[in-house]
Amino acid sequence: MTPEELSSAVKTTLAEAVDAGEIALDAIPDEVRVERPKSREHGDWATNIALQLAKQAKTNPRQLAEVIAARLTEHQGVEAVEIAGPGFINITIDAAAAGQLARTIVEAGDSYGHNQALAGHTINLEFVSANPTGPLHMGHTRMAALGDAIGRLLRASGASVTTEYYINDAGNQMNKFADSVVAALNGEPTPEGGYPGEYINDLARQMAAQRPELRKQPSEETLSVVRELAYRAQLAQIQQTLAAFHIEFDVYFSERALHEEGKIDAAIATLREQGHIEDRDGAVFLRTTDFGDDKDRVLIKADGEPTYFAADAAYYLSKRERGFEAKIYLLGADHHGYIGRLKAIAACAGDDPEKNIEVLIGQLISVKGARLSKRAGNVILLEDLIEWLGTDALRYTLARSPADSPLDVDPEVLQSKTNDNPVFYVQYAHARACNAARNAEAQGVDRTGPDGGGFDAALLTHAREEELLAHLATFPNTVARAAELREPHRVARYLEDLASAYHAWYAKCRIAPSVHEDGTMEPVTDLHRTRLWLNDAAVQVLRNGLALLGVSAPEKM
RNA sequence: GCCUCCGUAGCUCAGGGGAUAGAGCGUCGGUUUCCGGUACCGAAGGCCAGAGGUUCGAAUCCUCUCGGGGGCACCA
Repeated sequence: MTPEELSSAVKTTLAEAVDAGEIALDAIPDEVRVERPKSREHGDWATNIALQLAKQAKTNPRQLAEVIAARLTEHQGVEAVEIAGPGFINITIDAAAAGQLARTIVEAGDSYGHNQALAGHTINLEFVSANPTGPLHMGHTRMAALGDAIGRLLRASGASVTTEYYINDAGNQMNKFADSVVAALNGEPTPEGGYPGEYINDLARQMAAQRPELRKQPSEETLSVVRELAYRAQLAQIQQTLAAFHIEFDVYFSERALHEEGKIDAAIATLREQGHIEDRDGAVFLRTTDFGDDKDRVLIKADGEPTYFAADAAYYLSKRERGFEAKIYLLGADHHGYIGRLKAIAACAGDDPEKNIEVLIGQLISVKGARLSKRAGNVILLEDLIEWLGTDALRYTLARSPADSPLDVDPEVLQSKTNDNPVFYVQYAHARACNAARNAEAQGVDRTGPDGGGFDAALLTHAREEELLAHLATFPNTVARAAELREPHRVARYLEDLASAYHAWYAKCRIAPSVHEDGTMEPVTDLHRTRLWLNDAAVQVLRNGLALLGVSAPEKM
């Protein structure tokens, strides 16, 4: 019996009590929260629903709780119901009803924890979107880890998700980038406002090897060829780094394509139809102040060139045209000034900025004692961080704190193999559980038993077993909640609790039969078999949770 | 000046308006015939930055103050 099942049992109970005239309620609440109480004395599960509904039912909480409790006691699998404090309902369920979950999880496999809360939603999730004028650095890593995990979470909740990387491949910075590479090709110093960094020289060397004729030919044509080659090479390098970070985008969206396909003009025309365009001082403005922005934004400058903002607007309209109802942007804290503008674009386009657009802001991170890059100068590169700390440790650590909390990464912790390194702690629990299963099998513990039975949920009566089962039971809710709030860290924190519950169980409950002093072995019983099922269930949930964060679940380590 | 995020144990941080505010590290003390001790169990440690307010009930919601991070372009 899971908390979800209990929750719906309480709802049923409420409805029955209303029908029977025992209580008066206008409506049964959509959600009845059933939680694991902090203290074990308060039963297996508890709900505060009576406290919440008392006012509406025009009765006191304890009285309402009495009505619910009386009916709930009759429910299959419910062992005891108690009313405590101001009106909490504490529920104890019997071991068999709780233990059944182990089998449920194993049979659900990789899909355990997935839900359909967001089924039918089409979501565009944009993150990283770093300029293709240099390698990814630390500023991008948190967004990358968070964004990818959020994508996985949304999919686990049934949403149709497209992850997208917007490539700023138009505009002046590409020219500066090209100028920098050309200078490097000819052994000249970095031009004014150009890109410094050893990676520019790397790109130039790579290019000179393939196309030696590009040297010493300063011309418009050369510049344009160099720009293309350098851009392609740099983008490929970024994609390679992302692949090493286990991130693959569904779509790489080119800003340049917006210009080339006339989408900017089309977007302005659309916005003009909506009545939010204003021509002023020779420039074209979008009247974003209509929707709470602090000033109107320029789309076309007085010199006739479109602004970066114009491309943003066209890009938003593209997402809209492609049928995404929700557009999620994951931006660094240094971009938080964009929120108002993006929402204003959505509003100008006729969307509801509260519903169709969602901007998540991630605070920046720092790395204690971080080494600066030789390749890019005064920045820390993602590729170096991966090599230094590993993809798993990095991704887990970046995803285990809420996006809006500042984060200081301690490399020493990430490299340690003890409890103080959360990713290790969780992965270790998984590896240990896999090992326990291997040992049990080697000692003849099978999952079905000679008579086809083997699994007997009622045998899982140890306190540590109840505790482990309870943790396993809250996984689906954790996933749904994390997806709803776009907060992957909830999954990480959950996994740490689960790992702890697993270790505690493992310390007290043997899966494999004991070996006596004389070398003979205790016979295999259904308790061993059933515990093997429970162990399998723990493995499955640890693996599913890590997968949501894009972190591997090693079977040995 | 305006906007925004943060302030919880010595440190790094969790915490969905509910019961006695939690975890890891660090400190102190325990646990081993046998599945991975890279683990487990226990203790000490708190005016949840401060002040008001809403509520039966606030670390959580609202207002203000203090302290810290980030942001304010016809740049990209």
